[in-house]
Amino acid sequence: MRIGELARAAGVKAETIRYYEREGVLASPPRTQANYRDYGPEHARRLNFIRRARDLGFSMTRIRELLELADDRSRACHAVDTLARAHLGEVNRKIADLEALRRELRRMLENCEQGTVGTCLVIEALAEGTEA
Amino acid sequence: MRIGELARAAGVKAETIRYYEREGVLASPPRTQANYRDYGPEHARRLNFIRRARDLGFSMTRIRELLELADDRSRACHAVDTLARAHLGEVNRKIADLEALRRELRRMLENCEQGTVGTCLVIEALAEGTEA
DNA sequence: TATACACCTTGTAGTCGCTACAAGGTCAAG
DNA sequence: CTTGACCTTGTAGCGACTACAAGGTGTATA
Repeated sequence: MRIGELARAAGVKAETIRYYEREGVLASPPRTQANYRDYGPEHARRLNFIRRARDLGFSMTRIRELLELADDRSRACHAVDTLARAHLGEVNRKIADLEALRRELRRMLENCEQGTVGTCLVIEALAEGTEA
Repeated sequence: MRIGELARAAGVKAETIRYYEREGVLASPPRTQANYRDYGPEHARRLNFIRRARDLGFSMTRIRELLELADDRSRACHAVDTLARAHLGEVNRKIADLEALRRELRRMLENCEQGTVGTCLVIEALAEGTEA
């Protein structure tokens, strides 16, 4: 299986696959006579894992850790759970931040909706330090 | 007022201020004899505006637009409102994405909480394509 | 006066996770 | 024999900073 085919199968670009190889999260496959990368099903599985973790927002660093744990079948589960839980915490924080931000944006916009011309209240809200 | 003082006042690093100047969102201040940047209160106000907009998640490009509108006191309000509203839309989308992601992470972790050893269900959830 | 130290200057490179592009090699079909 | 799709490598760009190097300035103290 060549890189383009694998890319289509996984829904990523060929460049991304090469990037994962450079980054050391995807093993270098054997090469054909023409020096083309030649992937097998285990590469596809690995790439799938990486993509799913990325889609869930795990960083490359975290994914490296997850892969290490995943490869050590014996004593993985607890450590994996810890990583995933830490990540969930980060996601929760991000959501909370964005919700606070949304409240503020809405407050700003409510004021502006009253049709005030001339001096724009949104601009003023930005200029003054209305405490984030 | 020198760059360090302004930085402390605004809660950013001096490098960030120089970056804003390079990017053209903060005007180049006059220089002292020693070639130090010499800021006045209007710079502080401008920097405040930028920081507040950044904290609200506006991109530098958006901020450039906001500043242009803010500087044209006459016909700003409607355009500003539109920008802010578009931004609110983006924030809403981000929150929805993160919430979907959180649901998935939680589902993964619930399975793992049952104390399964050996074959970790979190790893399996990542390996299989449990439909994001 | 010397010197130590905090502060300033410029320019360059690194961060993250790709993405884009250039310049060239390979292979099958028409 | 040429076209076109695919592959190769290497390098540079994105956004919003951040870090660092190498050097100049200003002030307080020994």
